[in-house]
Amino acid sequence: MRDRQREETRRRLYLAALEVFRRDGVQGCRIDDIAQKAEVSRAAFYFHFPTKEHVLLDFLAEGEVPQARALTELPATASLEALLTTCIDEMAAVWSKEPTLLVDAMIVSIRHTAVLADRDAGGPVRHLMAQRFKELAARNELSTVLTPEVLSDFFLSNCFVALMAWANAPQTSLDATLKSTMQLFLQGARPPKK
Amino acid sequence: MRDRQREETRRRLYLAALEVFRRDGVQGCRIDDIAQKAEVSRAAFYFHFPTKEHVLLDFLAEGEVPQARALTELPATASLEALLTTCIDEMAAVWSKEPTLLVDAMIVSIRHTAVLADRDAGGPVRHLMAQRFKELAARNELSTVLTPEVLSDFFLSNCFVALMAWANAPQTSLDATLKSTMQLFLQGARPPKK
DNA sequence: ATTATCTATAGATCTATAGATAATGC
DNA sequence: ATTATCTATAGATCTATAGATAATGC
Repeated sequence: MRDRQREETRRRLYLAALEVFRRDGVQGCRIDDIAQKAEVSRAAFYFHFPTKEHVLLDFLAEGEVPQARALTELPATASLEALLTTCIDEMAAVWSKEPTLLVDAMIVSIRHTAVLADRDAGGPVRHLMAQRFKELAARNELSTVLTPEVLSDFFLSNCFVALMAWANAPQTSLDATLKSTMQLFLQGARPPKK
Repeated sequence: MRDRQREETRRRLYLAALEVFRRDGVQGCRIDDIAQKAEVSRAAFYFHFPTKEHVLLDFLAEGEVPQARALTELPATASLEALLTTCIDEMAAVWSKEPTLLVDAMIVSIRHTAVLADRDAGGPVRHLMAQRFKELAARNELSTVLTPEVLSDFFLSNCFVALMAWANAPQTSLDATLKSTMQLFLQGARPPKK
């Protein structure tokens, strides 16, 4: 009962915050507006979230749930292409609906995975990708010039950059942009041999 | 005389801010501490910089000066490798001395190039790289699956990610990490044919 | 006299915390 | 009785702005 009430208040604050973020931006908005929209005191916000950015971390975590499931369900023998395709499909599904929050989400993600220097930083997708990359490298299907963790950060951050480019110029196809991002990761920036 | 005084105050605030950023972080520090260290009022800080992040933008701009010169001095016929090598060498020169400011610098750079959606966003290096990429693509020395602007953002953000990975695990060689970043961009993540 | 630079300060917003309320566990 | 959740509020910090000072231009 107390737990239910707590979770309900937290959820109301979470949804109110995302609404206000979309309208005023994460930096520009007031916590008072979030609290008022959720019909609680400003201090209640701080009881549930240390900072505004922690709401976005929750949002990132929520978005990673289906993505992490899709990655986990891939067979252990899945190719690098299959892995990356699954990754970009799930990213597109989440972020094509939330282009407004993209920049702040990427920033929060960088800050909170970079600040915590240890291996545990970041969400499940980052780890699942790194783990798969490790296995693919062991099977000689992936370059080993960099660690699986760094390769995973490269690929995921490039996906974010691609999503931001799409959000700024929506006449381009999101699908094609992400596919090209994958192709570049796989084959590099040299032109194909004619 | 007035100009000289103005620039001197601005410079003192700039240097004081960087010192305080290194000690307390950009988010964690107080503008009062910056102003006190520079021996001016807090409001004088706001006269020179709209926000703390604008100090970092100045720092980024300053770091780009030698980098932009090096890129400009490259012959028009320079190969893709030569271009990328110059780029990473100059980035290493700036950032190996400032690992503490890396994360915030990357974040500020993303925010201020992404927010201004138009082509003019970002510093000179971003544009010089995009321009060179355009010429290389025209000479069929670079893939055209993505625009030169996006390719330039990919490469530069990957360099930042690589620098951050190095800063978190300094036992690795910065030079090797950046060289591998370049290799990955050039040749992709597939393992070399044996 | 006008203007640029900077200070003093008012008002807005945030962060930390003492205390109220109501659910829980004994 | 104890504890978790939330409110009220004090104090810290930021942001905006009116006004002081000193350099500039006429």
